[in-house]
Amino acid sequence: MTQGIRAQQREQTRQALVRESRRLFSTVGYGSVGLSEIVHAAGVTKGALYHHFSSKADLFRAVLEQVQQEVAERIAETADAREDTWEQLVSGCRAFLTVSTDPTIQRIMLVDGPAVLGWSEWRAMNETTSGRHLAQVLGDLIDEGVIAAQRVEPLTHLLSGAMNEAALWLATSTDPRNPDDTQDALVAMLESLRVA
Amino acid sequence: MTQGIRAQQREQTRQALVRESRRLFSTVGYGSVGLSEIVHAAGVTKGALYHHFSSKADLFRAVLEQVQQEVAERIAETADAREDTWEQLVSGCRAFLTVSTDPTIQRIMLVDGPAVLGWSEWRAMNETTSGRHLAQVLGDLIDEGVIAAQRVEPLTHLLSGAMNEAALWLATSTDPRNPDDTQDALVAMLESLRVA
DNA sequence: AGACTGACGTACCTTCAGTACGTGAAGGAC
DNA sequence: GTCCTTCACGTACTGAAGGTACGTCAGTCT
Repeated sequence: MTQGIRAQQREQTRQALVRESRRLFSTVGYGSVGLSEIVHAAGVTKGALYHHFSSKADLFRAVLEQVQQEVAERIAETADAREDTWEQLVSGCRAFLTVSTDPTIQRIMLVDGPAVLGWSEWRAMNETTSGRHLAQVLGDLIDEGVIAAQRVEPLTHLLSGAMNEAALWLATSTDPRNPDDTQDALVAMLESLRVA
Repeated sequence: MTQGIRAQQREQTRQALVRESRRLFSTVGYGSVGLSEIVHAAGVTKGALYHHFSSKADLFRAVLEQVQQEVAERIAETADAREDTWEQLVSGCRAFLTVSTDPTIQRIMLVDGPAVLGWSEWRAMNETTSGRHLAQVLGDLIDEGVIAAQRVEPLTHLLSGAMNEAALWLATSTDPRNPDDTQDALVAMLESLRVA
């Protein structure tokens, strides 16, 4: 059950590469960090990197997957604490805005993600994590008759995009009113979806 | 008044560089096109390129400026045809979704833009073109009492982000219902902002 | 007409992503 | 225990890309 010392070392170096590249990607950006910096920070060489990942973009993909997982988990934690489906939506959206304002998450998930992997692949990765939760809740609310009957996809993309841009803005803005005001404006938009 | 043959040639090569790089950027993406391809397509050399632009990103900036200008103009055309401020908003948003669905505009303006120039600079360029129109119209509507009193900035970012993401989605989606359904969902969200 | 400026070409440098191949330790067969 | 295989990783190298230094010649000014 000790998994073997080989597999342990392997996983250790892989995690070191992901951890250090995530740190560098989030601070200086994907384009401005070289593989030499990454492998130096991780204490390995390029041979190790290319043994685990097929390219620089592939390494970025692994980092993005980790970030997406974390964001989705933190949102799910907040949302699942609520019983009412509607409150799950509202609290989930609020949680997204809070979590995604973290600059270290932001650059990877919202800025470089679409450009490095292409928008469609980035979108596909979103669908499997936090994006799915949003679509799920919206679908439930439509089924329950809380939200006016309509197709889920257009609504999901509109709301998802609104939150992404808002998170990017909040991270760089200085006005202390912005976070609350943005959340209020978002909730007002959500509120408007409810049937009278 | 003939401007001199020097200035003409200068402007001609500059335009050739912007035109060809725009074509290449929009088709294969900023990261996948080399300067050698660009200068070859434009019929000049790298010396000419670096005489006009300080870097590859600077060339991209010139291309993005041109794209933003075009988009803003096309939106303004549509919106300014309306008398009522509210209809200016609705028609302007519809126009944005239509124009931004063009794949050649999209990759430059929505995908590579934030990653190449950084989100904050990209945002600043938006503010000076199409983003300003949106903020202007929203501000007018609040002043007129058509939209509930609130700060303009959060609302602007939420709507701007919603439309950006929607445009990206529409460009790759195949379902023929999507464009109309998305515009309807967006207008419904706008409609909800009106005071009763 | 002569001097000068500026638009651009040429040759080169540095850096970076990616590859080919060597190496030494871990794990199984006997 | 010995041999062999496997595999995780290090080393040395390559092609290409962005960027720079400098030369050159047509256009412009006086």
